[in-house]
Amino acid sequence: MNDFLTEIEFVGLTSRLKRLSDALLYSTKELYKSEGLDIEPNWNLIFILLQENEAMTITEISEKLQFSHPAVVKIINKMKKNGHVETKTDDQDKRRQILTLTEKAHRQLPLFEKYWTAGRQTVMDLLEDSPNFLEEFLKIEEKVNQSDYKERTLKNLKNDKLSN
Amino acid sequence: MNDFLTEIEFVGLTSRLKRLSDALLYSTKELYKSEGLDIEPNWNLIFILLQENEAMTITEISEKLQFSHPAVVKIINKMKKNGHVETKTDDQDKRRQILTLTEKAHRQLPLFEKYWTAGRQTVMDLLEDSPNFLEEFLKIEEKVNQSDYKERTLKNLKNDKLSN
DNA sequence: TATATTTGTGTAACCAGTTACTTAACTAGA
DNA sequence: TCTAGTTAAGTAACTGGTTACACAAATATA
Repeated sequence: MNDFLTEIEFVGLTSRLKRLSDALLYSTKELYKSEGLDIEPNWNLIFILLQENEAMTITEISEKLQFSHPAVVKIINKMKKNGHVETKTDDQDKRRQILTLTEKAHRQLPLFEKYWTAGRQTVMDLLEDSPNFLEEFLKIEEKVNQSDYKERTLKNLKNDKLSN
Repeated sequence: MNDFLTEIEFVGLTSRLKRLSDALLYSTKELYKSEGLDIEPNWNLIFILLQENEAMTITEISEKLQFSHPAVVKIINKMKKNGHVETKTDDQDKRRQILTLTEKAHRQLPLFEKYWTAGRQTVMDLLEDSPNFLEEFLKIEEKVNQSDYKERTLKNLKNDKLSN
């Protein structure tokens, strides 16, 4: 290996996370495009949620995914435009938009599932030689949730100062 | 833990990578902003490279970081605007822009280093309970470099078909 | 019951990357 | 030596996220 970001160890890790996640994202988009599938990365998450729950709101989905709500709005708008999701205003609470999968979505699901299953297999293959990865990645997420990068770094900074 | 992306295991991993890398990125930006530091995430990488090598070009940096060259152009333009990097055209090859750190950059470096060192410590803290993480993450990167997500998934798709 | 607060959604502006294209300068080959 | 191909840098348009703000509807409170 001769990768600078790897060489600088801890300093390069955040950029490597971004680099890998981008690589996976763009490769997924290319896959869908080359296969003529009219879907995008992350739509599988919405499909799974709306199959499990039948009907959900923007806020419910954004809480489930731990994405900001504007992110979910954007995804849903695209899916609506593509005819995979439809919305109706809640009768009880007119602020809430009830999201459901369309008939077209249900019809195309079996095809999409084939690609998503193969993609899931790809992730399993990638993790094959990394048996502790999922577990250890989760630990990092939990730590960041408990106290984020900024907080931790400010604390480290203060400790450095004290020990001088 | 009660995170949907974690619950769906392999399917949620790419989104979790993006989510974590975004969280670190935005937290880093906030840190710099709240501390009144006029720098941005990733600039430390350029600082390190230009200290090691004195003078480099856009292409050399993008190869080192394994970023696309437009990404590096953008970073460098900001650093030039901020007075941390200056460019001059190479005498031998007038296409090449020779990048160097400015006097201002060298002057501010000791201050920046304090924050970067504390940030490096933060990453070490985050990895504390994940002793295999760096090693196993590298394996994943290598696999993706060797054959990307699209290629692997298409292959899995074909194999699925054959075994039916 | 009127008013203050909270909640759900939408929009704007931004961010750090990407790919695709352009242009100028260098290099190699007939 | 001219011409064709390659390389370095820059630009445009896009992507999937973010924060900050706006507004209407629901809820809680005085």
